[in-house]
Amino acid sequence: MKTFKRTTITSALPYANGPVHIGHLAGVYIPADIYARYLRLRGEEVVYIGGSDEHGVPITIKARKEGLRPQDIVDRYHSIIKKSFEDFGISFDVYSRTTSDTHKQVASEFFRSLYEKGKFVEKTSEQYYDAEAGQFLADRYITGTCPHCKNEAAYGDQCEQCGTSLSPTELLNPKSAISGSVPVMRETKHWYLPLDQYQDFLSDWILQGHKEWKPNVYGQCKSWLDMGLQPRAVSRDLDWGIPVPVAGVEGKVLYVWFDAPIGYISNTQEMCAAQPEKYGNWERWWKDPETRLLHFIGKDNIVFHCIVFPSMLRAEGTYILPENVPANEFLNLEGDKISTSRNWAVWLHEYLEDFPGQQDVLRYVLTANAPETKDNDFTWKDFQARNNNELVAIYGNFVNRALVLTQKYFDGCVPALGALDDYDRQVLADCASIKEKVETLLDSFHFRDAQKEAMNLARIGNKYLADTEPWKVVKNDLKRTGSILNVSLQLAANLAIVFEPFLPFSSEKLRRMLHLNALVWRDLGRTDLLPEGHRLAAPELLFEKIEDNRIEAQVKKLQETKHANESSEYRPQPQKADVSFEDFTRLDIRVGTVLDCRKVPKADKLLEFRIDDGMGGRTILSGIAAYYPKPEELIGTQVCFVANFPPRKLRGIDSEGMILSAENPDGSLTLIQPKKELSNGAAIV
RNA sequence: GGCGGGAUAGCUCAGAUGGUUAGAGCGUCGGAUUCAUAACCCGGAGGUCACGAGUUCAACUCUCGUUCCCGCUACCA
Repeated sequence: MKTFKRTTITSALPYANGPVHIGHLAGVYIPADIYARYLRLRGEEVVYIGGSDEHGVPITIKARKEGLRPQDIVDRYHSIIKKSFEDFGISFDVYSRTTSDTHKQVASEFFRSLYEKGKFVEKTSEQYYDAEAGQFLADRYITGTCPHCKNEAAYGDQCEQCGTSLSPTELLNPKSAISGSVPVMRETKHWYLPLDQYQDFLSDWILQGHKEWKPNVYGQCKSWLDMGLQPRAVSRDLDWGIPVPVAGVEGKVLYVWFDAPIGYISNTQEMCAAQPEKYGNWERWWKDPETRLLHFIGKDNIVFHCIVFPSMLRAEGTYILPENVPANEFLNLEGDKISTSRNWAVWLHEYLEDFPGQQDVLRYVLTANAPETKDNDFTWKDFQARNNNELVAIYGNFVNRALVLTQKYFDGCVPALGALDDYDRQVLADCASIKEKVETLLDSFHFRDAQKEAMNLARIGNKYLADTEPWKVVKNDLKRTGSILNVSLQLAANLAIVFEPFLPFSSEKLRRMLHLNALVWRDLGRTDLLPEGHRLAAPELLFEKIEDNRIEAQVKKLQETKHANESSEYRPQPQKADVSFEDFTRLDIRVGTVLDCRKVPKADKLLEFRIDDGMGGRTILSGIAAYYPKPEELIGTQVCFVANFPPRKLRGIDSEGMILSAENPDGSLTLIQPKKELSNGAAIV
């Protein structure tokens, strides 16, 4: 295995249009933080880079909605996010933002560099343009009717009602979200990064060179590479972002996915500029082949960090590439997908209001149940159980027992270590073996197992006390009692070290109780951390039990969110603009009987209907297969359809019309079916 | 439909390159104990490793097929 001199750790830049929640923490920031702390404890050269991602269209939309400037939005969330990370002890060496001056300069230079080397392809395409506002419209800035579910408030990139992704040209009745005017198509020029040119290089580098990457990461990369890569636009027509640094170009900015990962580099530069004596020249962290670059991300970011960003770095030519990209899966909350827009989340700043000073509890639980190999579920009941049964009952309890006994029998001073028996030696040796186990696991990014091993050391301590029974021995052998407690206290000191990367706040508290200064990883396994006669502080509880009522309150809070969501989803869509009666009469809507209905092969959503329309019959395709798993049961029933659409080919079949369905609050579709049997071909008027 | 990931004890999850009785924590049942936040400690029960074939002396582990979940992708007048 290749050895490195230093490590650059990055964790995905959180998008500054909302606060951060437990999913972010569990999947990205805690693992990265554990790793960074671990390397620092080992005395290795390491930096941990973070920052907010503040450009992009969603932020401009949110700003518009609230009547604020985009800068106001990112200022707000940047400070909330930054504070949450500080509160949870995420130990960034720098936490900056992509609206910083440094970043503007670095990102521009990066673009310029590729531009001058001829690494981009220029392409002209037609895009929607708002003549009234005098600007091109980002996909998100175009609203219109979703062609699938007819939701009137669909966006140009996606319909939030039915969840389908769209392209702006698919929208019916497109409207500019800025001025409300009808946009027109207009030519615009953009720069593209020709990913297809990096196909061979990437295949070789990842598929051949990095078979050790996690299966989910490797698999996803393979999937993309097998599909074949396409050029990707690196600029957009927008006024929020880094201006494209090309003479004569106006109204264009770097596309956010291009600008964001460069943020890792600019934040590193900012950090080095602020503390050159500590961090040195920034290029050591990004250009020295002896530096190991690691990206901690969630699974949604795999493509960017394994395909796109490496292509950018490669195109630039002077940068190192990531050595590994330990991407995690997603964390669910009480059985449902975490969702910012649906407020289905545990927000970090809210957690600390309800559980002040208990950030380590969340850190512990999220690591114990981290989505390392597949999506996992966070439940408050599990949270409570892990706290009460593990942190309190195993770790806290052992420490408390050792300290209280020492207080009681030796007035809070570390007693002498007498002659050791085999059991004592075994227990002390366990500290050393735990060290090795934890190292092996952390080195391979197995954080949950590593933490489990740390907890095992506390279990060993409890068992040691139960077996040696110092409270009995003290009655006739004070010296032996002292030895037992000495061993127990050394064990407690070791716990403070081994838990340091995982539970930094608790380790600090424990060190305070033991009157110990900061320790380093190398000390782990030592049995002389506390000298004889060393005075301990008065014992406190390391963790507190969490009672049922506090958990019930959290569950109730979530239930209320759920109810609020359900009732709000029932809000009918706003009424459409008036149409004339003549317009309506041009539509020919009819009733027909389903003669046959079957799934279209190789199409997930399509059902093929054969309809008796009283006029010789016709075939219509409809995208409702998901809601009618047994299409044959529709045979013999009647449906309504638009009869006078021109035929359209779908999946090689001519569809002669459109079958009418109504949309339910959850986005599912239900056929409109007459209650009373009607003549086939009957017109709906 | 294509591609990728997953399916292991009641629950949440581990199980490199195939090899003796498949693991952990929690929960449950029983025992022991009282220094400790009724905590700790010991023991038991509990799994046809999604399903069906195949390769092999041997498969949870490899191959093929099927079912279900997650993601990307195609399709959605």
